Amino acid sequence: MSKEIGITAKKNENFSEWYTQVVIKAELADYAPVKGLIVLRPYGYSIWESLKNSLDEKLKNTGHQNGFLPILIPESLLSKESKHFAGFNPEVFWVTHSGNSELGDKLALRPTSETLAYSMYSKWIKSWRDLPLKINFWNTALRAEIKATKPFLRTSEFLWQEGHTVHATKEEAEQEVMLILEIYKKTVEEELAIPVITGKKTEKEKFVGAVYTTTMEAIMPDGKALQMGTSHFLGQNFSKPFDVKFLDKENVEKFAWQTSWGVSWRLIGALIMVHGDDKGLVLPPRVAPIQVVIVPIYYSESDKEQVIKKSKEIEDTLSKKKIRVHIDTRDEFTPGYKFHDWEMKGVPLRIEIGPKDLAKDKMVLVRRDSQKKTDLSFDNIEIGIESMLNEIQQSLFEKAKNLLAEKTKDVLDFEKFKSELEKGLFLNSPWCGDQKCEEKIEETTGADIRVLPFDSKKSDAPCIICKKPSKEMAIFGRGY
RNA sequence: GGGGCCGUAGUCUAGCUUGGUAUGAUGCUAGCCUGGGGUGCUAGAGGUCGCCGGUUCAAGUCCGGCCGGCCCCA
Repeated sequence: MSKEIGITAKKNENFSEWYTQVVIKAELADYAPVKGLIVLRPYGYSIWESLKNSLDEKLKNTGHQNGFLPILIPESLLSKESKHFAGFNPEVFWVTHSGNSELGDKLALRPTSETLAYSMYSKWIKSWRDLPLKINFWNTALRAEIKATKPFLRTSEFLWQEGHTVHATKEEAEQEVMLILEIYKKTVEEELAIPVITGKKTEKEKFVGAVYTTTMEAIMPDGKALQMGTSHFLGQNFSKPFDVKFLDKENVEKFAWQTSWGVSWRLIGALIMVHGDDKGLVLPPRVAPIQVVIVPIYYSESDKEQVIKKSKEIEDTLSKKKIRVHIDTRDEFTPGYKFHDWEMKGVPLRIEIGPKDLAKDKMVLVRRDSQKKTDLSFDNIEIGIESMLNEIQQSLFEKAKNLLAEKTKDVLDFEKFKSELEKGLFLNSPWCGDQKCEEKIEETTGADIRVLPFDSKKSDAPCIICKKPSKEMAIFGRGY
């Protein structure tokens, strides 16, 4: 009867429905009253904070500083770089009134902040001594989603960070683009335990306004690709219209070279999809708000007292090791209920302690990912728990790597391409570099080029579409 | 972009065809019983039937519009 409290959809039967249920029932987020907007609940926000802290530290260690930008951008400013504006215009929210009076210059709710940031940068930068300027902004962006909204994956407002840097030389800016992509990859692989393929976007898929876009792509269990983060080389595309220039050491005025880059809470969506199972969330220990939950089990008042006392001792010991631990002392629920509840929320490790355990000087340890139960003696707590958390983190990553490997396939023939695509795969295929071929693939199959991998081997195979000699191998897939 | 489905208590839901002030479960509160994988009993509280308008003596039910959500296909 009370099965309905839990996740009722099966991950491999109805993936989409399963995903939505996990988001809502694990209390990560809930729907806001406006279409396409969600409310991030504390449990979900806590995951974001872990991710944010980890990334923030890496950015600060590489000389970036945080700032904050306002959310409104005047139309005149947003439209200053025309290609960029044309790309975003359909999904911009506009503020047209203040109170009852109509605004002269309507204001955009930022879809991204390049234009606003760079109009400021042009005031701040005078000399080569002011460079490089490397500022990161933790904020939200707004892009109107007409249809097909999905918590974390496609929402009209999303939490993200956007970094905007300015450099004296092209080389330095390009190094920055790569540095950031490496930081992103490291964060996603080490914290979220999700492997990614890094590379460039095609001309067609790049950020409008960029010279080129680098990306990291991951594959989801349903075979769809998810863009996990992008780092753009803007060249002088913005520095010219926005007048971001500086006097170099020879007293020559020059336009600066710029980058911009971002990751969003979409990563939480990836986390849910990649690691979750039929019981709900499965969180990698490094980002889990609670890493270890203790469920005390008792029959009598005297048992209760002893069990709780021991639980608190364990909590103390683990807390000192900076392990995030929680004792579930709720009296209104049975142990069985609590087991299900914490499994749905994806807590990596559960400790069960009852009178039987106290008598034997041990506790029962249950892994969320494998469901394996083991006994652990009280003497070995810190090491035992710590090593098991590391093991879980590692094992989730290995499992996700296997998924990526299984779902990536080399295909040279177009007929084969179409049949393999239906299985939900990343297809590694030769491409001549012509945008017409890229468009033709998209029209006929619905797949697009996700990424041109950096580590792609040179191929002399003919282009999968036009049969002309290929320039490179591209990863094709259907995306979110 | 195209198509289908849905909205009734915190949650799930009956009622809608054939109009008469809403059914059951779960959850919640109190007390007892229980407790190692979603306990049981008793009592109680809980409702703008998504919103706006129309038809009607009377609308959860019929009609129109809007808002929100889900699923499938490109």
